[in-house]
Amino acid sequence: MPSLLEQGRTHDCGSLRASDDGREVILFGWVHRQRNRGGRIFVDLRDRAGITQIVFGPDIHAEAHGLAAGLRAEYCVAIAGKVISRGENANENMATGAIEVEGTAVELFSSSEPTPLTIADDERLDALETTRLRYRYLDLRRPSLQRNFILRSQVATLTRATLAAAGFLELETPYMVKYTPGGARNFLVPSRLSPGKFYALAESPQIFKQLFMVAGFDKYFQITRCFRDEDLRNDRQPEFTQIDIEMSFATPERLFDHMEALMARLWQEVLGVELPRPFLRMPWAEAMARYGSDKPDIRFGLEFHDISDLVRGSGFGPFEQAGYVKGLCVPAEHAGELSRGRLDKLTEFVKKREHGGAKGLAWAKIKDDGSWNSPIAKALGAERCAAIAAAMGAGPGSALLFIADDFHTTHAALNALRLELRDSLGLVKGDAQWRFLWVTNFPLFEKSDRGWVSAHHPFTSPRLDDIPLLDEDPGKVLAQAYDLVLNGNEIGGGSIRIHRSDVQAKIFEVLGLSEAEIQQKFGFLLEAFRYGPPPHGGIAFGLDRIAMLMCDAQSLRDVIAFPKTSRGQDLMTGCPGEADDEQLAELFITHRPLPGSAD
RNA sequence: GGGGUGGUAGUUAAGUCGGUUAUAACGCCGGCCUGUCACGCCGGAGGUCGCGGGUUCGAGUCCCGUCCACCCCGCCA
Repeated sequence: MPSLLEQGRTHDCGSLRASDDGREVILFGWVHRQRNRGGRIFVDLRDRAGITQIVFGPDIHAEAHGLAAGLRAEYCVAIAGKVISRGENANENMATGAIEVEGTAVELFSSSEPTPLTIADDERLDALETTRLRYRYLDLRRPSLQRNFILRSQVATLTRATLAAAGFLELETPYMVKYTPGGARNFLVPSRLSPGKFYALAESPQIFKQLFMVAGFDKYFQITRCFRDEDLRNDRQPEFTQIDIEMSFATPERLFDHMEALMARLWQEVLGVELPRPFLRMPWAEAMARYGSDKPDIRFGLEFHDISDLVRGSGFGPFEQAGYVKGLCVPAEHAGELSRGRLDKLTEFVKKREHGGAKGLAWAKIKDDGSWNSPIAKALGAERCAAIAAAMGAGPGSALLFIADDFHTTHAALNALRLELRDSLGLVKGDAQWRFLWVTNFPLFEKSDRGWVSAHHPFTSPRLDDIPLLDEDPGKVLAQAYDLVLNGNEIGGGSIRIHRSDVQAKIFEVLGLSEAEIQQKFGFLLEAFRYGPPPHGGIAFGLDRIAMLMCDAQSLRDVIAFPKTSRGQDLMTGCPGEADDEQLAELFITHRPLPGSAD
């Protein structure tokens, strides 16, 4: 009699139904739980597809019953038996609850020591991150994480299928590349063959995908790893995965069309959700004016109103002296929750530096007769109050919240406040609202201490109408750059690139780059652009972040199989580790004294 | 670089004003149980209170330092 392993499994643990009644089956999996009632032993057998209950008894099969008594959680086993319908006794909480398998054979592949985290307690699991990361392979065994990675795999597979069908070629670019200063900090890889020299790990395939366009590959995509040596966050890992895309002869609209088709297919096939198309588009300036954010969450209202003009000449100092006075209106149905104490807390909230660092928060509650209950009502005067309320669409019972400051502070603080109210007032109802938004026409440059810097990257094309402005007022030049925003999260961004050398030269001039710097950093790209580059543009999506949102996961670590801690360590393998002297010698590297060390 | 939260049994947590043998649940070990499904019942074992120092008659508890994890700011074109 061949072993059960040799015979092979007939089903996974998630697929048996009442219609399989009477079928002889072989299942492979892990013992999820075992319940021993003496003459009846129940084993929940788990694989990545689901859980099936196996029942053992001396009357069913005495030897199998004896073996089943020795099974413990997370033993890896094969079980053979006959499917029987549970009829009235069905467990409606389980997908396979209509049946169970009467166990007639048990084959133990391997036993398990008690696990440091309890896989069967998945839903209640509150293990420390440390424990989870140290025993990641057990953490990954939990059904909820398995669901995440199955979903992530579907996303990757469908992305390939969709883009390939649309004529995109999947091409690879090097990870070990030339270091270019500026932008994110690179990881460095010492070169043994070129002593004293270093590769950089690619922070993105940006330049290579543009060279693919010069090469005539027309439409390119790649699901690729990117590396950035910056401090980590909940939604940031040192290595992460992008869906990287570039198209020749692209306009933003043509690109949007392809990308919306991709998103629509992902959401339809993975989540069963039909996304309305086309997605909404909103210029950056409008997003800032209405939401104070370049990635607004448009699942709820609370839009900003600019009342700078209405308060001019009011004599109320804080409003008079501010560049921007903007407010939002909390409708009557929620305004009742904003007690005086709550408002005081919100005032402290907007003052915090991480929430914008506003000087304060002005508020008003509209009484039934339309008059204001507000510390600033008297200073503004009844007439102005009425005009402001009208402009903001405020009726009896509404609450108005105002920030008065410079452009950046006003928008940052009011945005933080808006998102805080979203969470504390529960303004996003229902769990599955998917509101996509293209934010377009970003500024091409940002002001820094050292003059103008690229907001996106230096190859981003300005809007053609704005090219004359490059000389007059670079701050006003808008870019053919766009982000795809989902529920307040940036999930991708890109641009139409510059393919005209005169425009590129002008951009470098505005950025204050010398000819030597230009040649050193981008010489090979500019050289390539001398040989008939097509107009082109592209985008990159954060696959991890998309998977995280689709899974409703709280952390990027829940969709990255082997993530690093916030200090960039892998607690399971103990990486990064030290290199021994021999390795370093081969690379001509010597240590400087470490911080805090005696020598 | 800065701010915050946490670290106590294998796991998750409680531990009051500094005071007897550090507590519970789950897990583990032994026993019982023929319909459980987070099975139940009886019994048992299990501790470097992150680490180092200090204060004290006495420290899980107070003080100083340090390590680690998580969250945030800076940073991430």
